[in-house]
Amino acid sequence: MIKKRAAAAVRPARLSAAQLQVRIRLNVGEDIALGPGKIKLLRLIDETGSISAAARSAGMSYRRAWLLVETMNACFVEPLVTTETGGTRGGGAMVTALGKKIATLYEAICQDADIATASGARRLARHLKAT
Amino acid sequence: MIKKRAAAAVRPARLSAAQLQVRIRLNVGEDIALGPGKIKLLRLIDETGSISAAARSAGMSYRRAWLLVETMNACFVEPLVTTETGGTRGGGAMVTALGKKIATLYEAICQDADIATASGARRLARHLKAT
DNA sequence: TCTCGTTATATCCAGAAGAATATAGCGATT
DNA sequence: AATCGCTATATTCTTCTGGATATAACGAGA
Repeated sequence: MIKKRAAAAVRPARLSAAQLQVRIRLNVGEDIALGPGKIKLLRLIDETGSISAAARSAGMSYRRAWLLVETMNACFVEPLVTTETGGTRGGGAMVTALGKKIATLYEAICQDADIATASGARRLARHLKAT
Repeated sequence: MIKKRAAAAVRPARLSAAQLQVRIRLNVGEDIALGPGKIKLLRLIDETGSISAAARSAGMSYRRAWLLVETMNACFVEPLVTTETGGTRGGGAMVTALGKKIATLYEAICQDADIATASGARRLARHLKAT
């Protein structure tokens, strides 16, 4: 225990700037079925009920958001996002039950990965230049 | 046990094409201190003893390889790769002790992440379209 | 029927990333 | 001194990704 305290006292001050990112992507053939960006978009679509609002909120173009949705839907057995055009509010988008399930599962995997890599990350960061 | 066998019999045939990649990157401020590409390059430099040979082997331009080495070296307290110019064989590059340590540590982290995400990955892949 | 905001889609343009190319410097060996 | 293969670095060119823009379709409600 004393040893541990000593080690803690020695560790460099700034680790916040250096960040170990664990990015998880699910590749299907050529294209990326899932990745951090797509999951974030999925969440935003779920919150806002529209692709365009989600795009705005995420700071990306509608075109890009729509493309992400398209490839996501194409990769899974059922769409993760369904859309409607027209109507009072012009239409909208909905995250399907599968979509929510996938997003939750993805985030759980990320958390598992984070936990599994935490100690290694700390050991890595120790050798970084203090910037 | 019988349940497990039944489940195994039901699972879709092709999971090989779909691949869950766990990419781990170490960010330092603006630039990426470590990532899959840099580690691969590090290994190749260690094998070949030269940046240019490693670049050829990795199918990248010398320029790109050199840039990767430069940012790697800039991010750590000591260089991961040292170089020499001139001499009989024109010069060369060496992976330092720290470099090897970092590479090994990185790969261990990747392995940890792979193990931690394996079961989740299988559950995710179950919902992918059979391509 | 007119309006509205959204999806859907094509087209064009700019910026960035990387490849290709060129050139200089280096130093042990010949 | 001449050579050789590598590091080091600048410059140009190409390619590609994504942004901006434009337009059509849609359908509920005013």
